[in-house]
Amino acid sequence: MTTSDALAAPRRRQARADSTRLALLDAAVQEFAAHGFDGASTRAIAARAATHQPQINYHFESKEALWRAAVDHLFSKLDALLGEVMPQGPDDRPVASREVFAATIRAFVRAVARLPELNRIMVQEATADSPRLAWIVERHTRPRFALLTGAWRTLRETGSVPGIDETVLYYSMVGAASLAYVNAAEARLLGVDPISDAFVEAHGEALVTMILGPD
Amino acid sequence: MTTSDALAAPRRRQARADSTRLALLDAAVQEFAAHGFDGASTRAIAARAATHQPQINYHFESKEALWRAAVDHLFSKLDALLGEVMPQGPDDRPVASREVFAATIRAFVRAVARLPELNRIMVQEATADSPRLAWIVERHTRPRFALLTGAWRTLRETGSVPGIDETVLYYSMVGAASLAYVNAAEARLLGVDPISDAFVEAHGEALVTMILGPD
DNA sequence: GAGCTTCTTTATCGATCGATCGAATTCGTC
DNA sequence: GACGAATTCGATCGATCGATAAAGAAGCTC
Repeated sequence: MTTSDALAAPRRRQARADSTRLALLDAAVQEFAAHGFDGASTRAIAARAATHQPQINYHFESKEALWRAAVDHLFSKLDALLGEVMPQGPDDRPVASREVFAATIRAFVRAVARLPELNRIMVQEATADSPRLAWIVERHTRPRFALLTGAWRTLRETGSVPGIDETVLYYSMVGAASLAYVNAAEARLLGVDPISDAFVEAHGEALVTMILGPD
Repeated sequence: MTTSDALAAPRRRQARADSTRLALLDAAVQEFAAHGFDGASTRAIAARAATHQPQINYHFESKEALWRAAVDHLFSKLDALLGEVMPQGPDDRPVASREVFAATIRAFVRAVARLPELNRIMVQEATADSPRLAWIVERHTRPRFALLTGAWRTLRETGSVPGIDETVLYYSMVGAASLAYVNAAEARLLGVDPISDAFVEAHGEALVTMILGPD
């Protein structure tokens, strides 16, 4: 009895499948970010990926499974952009010196500026209760929320930063960092170019000053 | 020749029409804020308003006209909540003392906390280019953008506030003020109650400190 | 209360939605 | 190069979308 006898016949995944799958993921990110889950159509996603609509149900089980895969895809890009700017100590407590937090703010602003689709999807989903919101909160939001609020609490205990509640700080910081890029289409109509390096860098410095104070 | 001869026959508007119209407006605000323009269905709006779907096309010309009326409806509520916190001088230059700006920030936070639907709709529309975005920017966003950035510029010239670019400040302030309420469903899953008076007041004070500095 | 207008309701149109099926095609392996 | 699995493609299902038409009910004027 060989190993292949006891197992199901091995699937031979082909390269073209991975290519189609990735194209669908990137297209789904764009469409979901632009029109929301309900507003995005599987046909528009397939067309943007230069393939046909039934491919979605072949490579993913449903529109919702495609959405989840696209969100995972986006968050992995975020982690790659953020890198290791907020290291954790050996006891899982975040290392939160003032300098580390400032670097985190700058890196966060640069990351959300380059991944506007992520916060667009977050805001579209966080707006109303849904199974998708519960999924994304437990899988992605809560660990990051815990990390940032924990870092702020330990930093606040040193007394060198404003005494702002950590949940207030979380939403103020994330909102202040992301809106210009979430609303990039609006900003351009107002004469602002939020994607420019000048804006992003000024934005990062402004947030460091606002959050950590003028020390 | 009487006056009625030359004019079209006067329409006799009935009270029940105004009632239906208002119910549709309130329902549309909720549905558009929760699901976006594409995701909101006219049948769901009509059901929430306890009426029938064709009433939308009777009282408004189309789904899009209903959306515009709902947005106007929301912004008039915002103006009512904001009141006269940022008065303008006789030459149309905003009166922007530090105290006036601080009061504006506090009033703004309270207002967006009580009107989360407005920023939800704004964020859903500002995400992608569309005729609706152009309409809302010219009609509602641009004048408010000009007022706030103008006030910040004059205030910054006095030198007593951080030297932050006015467009950076606009998106940082609006984003920091609104995200907790836009994402209220998410916040509740994270154990935060952004609607509570305690949160809103702490949030307002935190933003005043962050934006105007610790003077 | 007769007669006309305003408003509401029911029924239905063509278009598009997500999903599924089966045939056609391509790929990897022997 | 032949066989079988993996993938792509064309067609179509029932459901739902926004919008419209026409009938019915209610309100106002004289």
